[in-house]
Amino acid sequence: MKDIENILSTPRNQAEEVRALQDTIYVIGGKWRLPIINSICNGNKRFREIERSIPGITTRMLSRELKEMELNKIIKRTVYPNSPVLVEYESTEYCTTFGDIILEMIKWGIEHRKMIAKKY
Amino acid sequence: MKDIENILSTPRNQAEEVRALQDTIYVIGGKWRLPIINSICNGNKRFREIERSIPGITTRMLSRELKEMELNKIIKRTVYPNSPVLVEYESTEYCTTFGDIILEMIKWGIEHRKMIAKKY
DNA sequence: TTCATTGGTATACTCTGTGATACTGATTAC
DNA sequence: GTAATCAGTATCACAGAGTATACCAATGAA
Repeated sequence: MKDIENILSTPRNQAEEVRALQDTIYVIGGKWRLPIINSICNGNKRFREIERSIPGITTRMLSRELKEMELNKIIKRTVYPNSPVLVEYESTEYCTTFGDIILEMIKWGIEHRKMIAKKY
Repeated sequence: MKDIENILSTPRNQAEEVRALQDTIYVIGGKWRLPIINSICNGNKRFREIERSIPGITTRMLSRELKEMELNKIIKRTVYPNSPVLVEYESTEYCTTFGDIILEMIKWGIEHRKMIAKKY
């Protein structure tokens, strides 16, 4: 039972919204992308440094995600061929576009924890 | 090689941020939570209505997620025992706290699509 | 009469994201 | 001489997220 307004205006925007939402989820999906982006944006450059900054992540997952994010130009990887080799990860402009999402998610997480703490 | 500032100030906030971020990811993880929340917040109340509003979702996934989200008080489920039975899903206050996150993700998705479109 | 709709459940399957553990070769610290 | 650090790679294995398909009983529409 859809009326005309419904058909002409609302659904179109809704459809676009879901699509956009699903696109975003696809790009930043998984447990690790956003924490890694956040870590690098916070100035962590070295592999082990990033690893230590994210509780629970394994070497393997970090390695995999970094590789894919480099391919997708989300981050930049630079090798300085000293010995021992020095590797640095940096955020790109593209990377910074996730800033607002991450910020909102951090805000939510902090509020959520406060709520839980208050309850018990 | 950590200096004193590093140990005393920055890492503490960073640690809280990652934790908050990871908490949030845990709660809204997966492909379907946010699209479902968004759909319900947009006024979709009936099961099939929600199902149709989210491209790609299956009956089973929707059913599972709705059940769990009801347990977690993210949504409210009401049964009107007419015949045939009528079921309605509604957002709760808790549900609306995800609003800003969803908004930012929609914004990102739309921008992203524009970028891609421009490129090719 | 037949079909579609509603709100799901049942069953069986895939698959991949994630985890655990171990290892590398070079270098520096103790 | 031993341990630790660096930046990863290699294997193996698993749970559970997600997919596909069919089905139910009741109702209303064509």
